[in-house]
Amino acid sequence: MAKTRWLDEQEMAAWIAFLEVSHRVFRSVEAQLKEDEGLSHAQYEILVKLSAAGEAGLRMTVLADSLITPKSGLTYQVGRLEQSGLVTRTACDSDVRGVTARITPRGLDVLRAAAPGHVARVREVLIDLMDRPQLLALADALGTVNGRLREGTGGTA
Amino acid sequence: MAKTRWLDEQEMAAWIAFLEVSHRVFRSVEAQLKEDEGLSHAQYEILVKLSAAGEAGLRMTVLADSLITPKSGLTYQVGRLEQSGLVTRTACDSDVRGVTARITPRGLDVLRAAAPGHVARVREVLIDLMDRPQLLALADALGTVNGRLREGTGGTA
DNA sequence: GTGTCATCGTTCAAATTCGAACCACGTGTC
DNA sequence: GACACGTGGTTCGAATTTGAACGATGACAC
Repeated sequence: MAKTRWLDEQEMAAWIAFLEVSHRVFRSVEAQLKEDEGLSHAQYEILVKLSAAGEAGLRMTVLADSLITPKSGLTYQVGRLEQSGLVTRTACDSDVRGVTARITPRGLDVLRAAAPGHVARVREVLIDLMDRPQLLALADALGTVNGRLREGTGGTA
Repeated sequence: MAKTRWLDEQEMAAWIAFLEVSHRVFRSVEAQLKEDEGLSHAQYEILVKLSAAGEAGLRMTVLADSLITPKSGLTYQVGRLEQSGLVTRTACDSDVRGVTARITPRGLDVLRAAAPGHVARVREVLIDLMDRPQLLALADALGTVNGRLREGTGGTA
């Protein structure tokens, strides 16, 4: 292994800030959803993706990839949402192995009810704490990072 | 509740990017530490904080606050590290209830051994994916957010 | 068609996470 | 000192998370 390139002061500042903000934001968002709506953030994200997918629904693998979560965890959470009647699971037409998840009308209701409180919290702990230039800069920087991470999917290992 | 202020396109872009990057980065960092060093990121962070605290060590509560993690989880992880001989726990002098955690020489060794691989991964999935202006902008924006979150500790709820 | 290999989603066991309840102890008041 | 009240850490149980193993297909070559 080559000699370690340690983080300089600015890089360290970026990493630390990223770490701390992430912890704070997710803890806060998680708490809000749980207390007010009885949903975990993971479940909320699933509902959002399925809502965006509409009637067609989404294959489990596609959903897992787009949520950047292990498949086994997704199986668990979707099962949970299915029990609650917010989501359905049906065999895929084109591939017997495949399973398509769809949001139910009740799932849509729950999502619509949860959205305002969730958005408000996201504003409180992140969005509204920056001015517009900072917001744009953040979106730009993380957008770049995200794009490169997508390219090299798995290339990181 | 006032009418919901939904996120506009730019705000949404920032939030989505933040979400996705966070998931990818933490998953990758977690995997690297686990595979290469047998440590969770939580444990690594504890060792870093204790290492910075030196001989004096840190009180559990202080540590929990600085790691932005629930106390019960910290108790668990510190217990785990103590079993592995990387950390010690001793009663606090000034307060019998208090517990001071300290890193052991072996803990320092483990940390020093783990650091290069960890830093390399952090570079791969975040730091090195931005140019310098983006890095600075990220540090600025998240630094601002972090400062405001610290002020209003708990004020979010 | 038959064999081989990747893919799909689930299942499994083990580890971790969380908040709430809890006990022991400081802190301040009278 | 006795009291009420806040704090420090741990314990507890329930829910969740993870990668690895698994069974059942697809896909593709021969």
